[in-house]
Amino acid sequence: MKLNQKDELLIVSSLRDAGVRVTKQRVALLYILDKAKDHPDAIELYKRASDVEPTISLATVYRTLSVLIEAKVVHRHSFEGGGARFEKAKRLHHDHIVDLNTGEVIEFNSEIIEKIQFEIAAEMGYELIHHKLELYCRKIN
Amino acid sequence: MKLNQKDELLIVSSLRDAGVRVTKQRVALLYILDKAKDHPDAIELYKRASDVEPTISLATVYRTLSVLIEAKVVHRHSFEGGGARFEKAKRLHHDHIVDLNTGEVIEFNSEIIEKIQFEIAAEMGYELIHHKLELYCRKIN
DNA sequence: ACGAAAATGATAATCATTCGCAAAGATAAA
DNA sequence: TTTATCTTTGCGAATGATTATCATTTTCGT
Repeated sequence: MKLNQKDELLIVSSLRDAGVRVTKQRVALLYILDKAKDHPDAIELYKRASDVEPTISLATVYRTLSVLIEAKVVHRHSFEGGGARFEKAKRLHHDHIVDLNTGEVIEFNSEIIEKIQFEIAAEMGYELIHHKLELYCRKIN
Repeated sequence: MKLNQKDELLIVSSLRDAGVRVTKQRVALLYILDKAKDHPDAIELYKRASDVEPTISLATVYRTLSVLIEAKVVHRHSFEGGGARFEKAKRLHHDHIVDLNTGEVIEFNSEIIEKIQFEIAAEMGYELIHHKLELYCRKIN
């Protein structure tokens, strides 16, 4: 599969904004991350990115993920049972519901919880940098 | 190091209550977990338990941890950066603040957040089974 | 286009965790 | 308590995910 001019330009500027060098492997990986609607692991990202850019290696997938996480463009998750999973950072923060039966991950966002978290951190003498909230659930019915 | 009669009896009944067989390795590990004030990883637990029961092996530490987690006597955490860390389950649930500078883990508990979580899960059509909330922070000052 | 610095693929190495198996131990019944 | 059965254990090998090494290629400011 090939990515079009418009997508490519967007991805390239994201990389430039993140202050990292632009390589075709990085473009491919970030493109794949950007259009992923799920939360893939490294191997899955490697497979998908290979389809766009066959020269990419698994080592580069891991290296690029580290770079992008450092640049806050990507988030790493360690949900229960299984290895790390990744997603492109979005404008507004969100948390996750993990379906214990299917493994499916659903996103949600709660202003109230975010606010209380800040208060709790402050009360304990801490500045909140970031956080993770995971709800492990089963579907009703 | 040796554990006294009273401690031993308590640990043994915890194991019985959990519905698992009682072995000296399991007693040693649960004893160590019970008196741990931090959140050790498997190797650290292996070292500490070896001091009480030198015949314990790392494989048994992992196996016993799985058994105790299954029995809900122990919780497993995957904080950012590093392997899994463990703690004995306490009466009331709590969440964690992770100090990004020192790696130290502090416990806290918020009724309000717990309540909102239930509401959010219900709203999305899910039953909340358990959850994880981690605040990554830096100390103020 | 040139050159320093950074990124890459291939593969080896590392680290945490699990597995396989024969021997030792725990539990329940006799 | 002895036995019979089933479970757990230690050891070491195997696995799976992630990282390091290194020679080669690529990026990007000049």
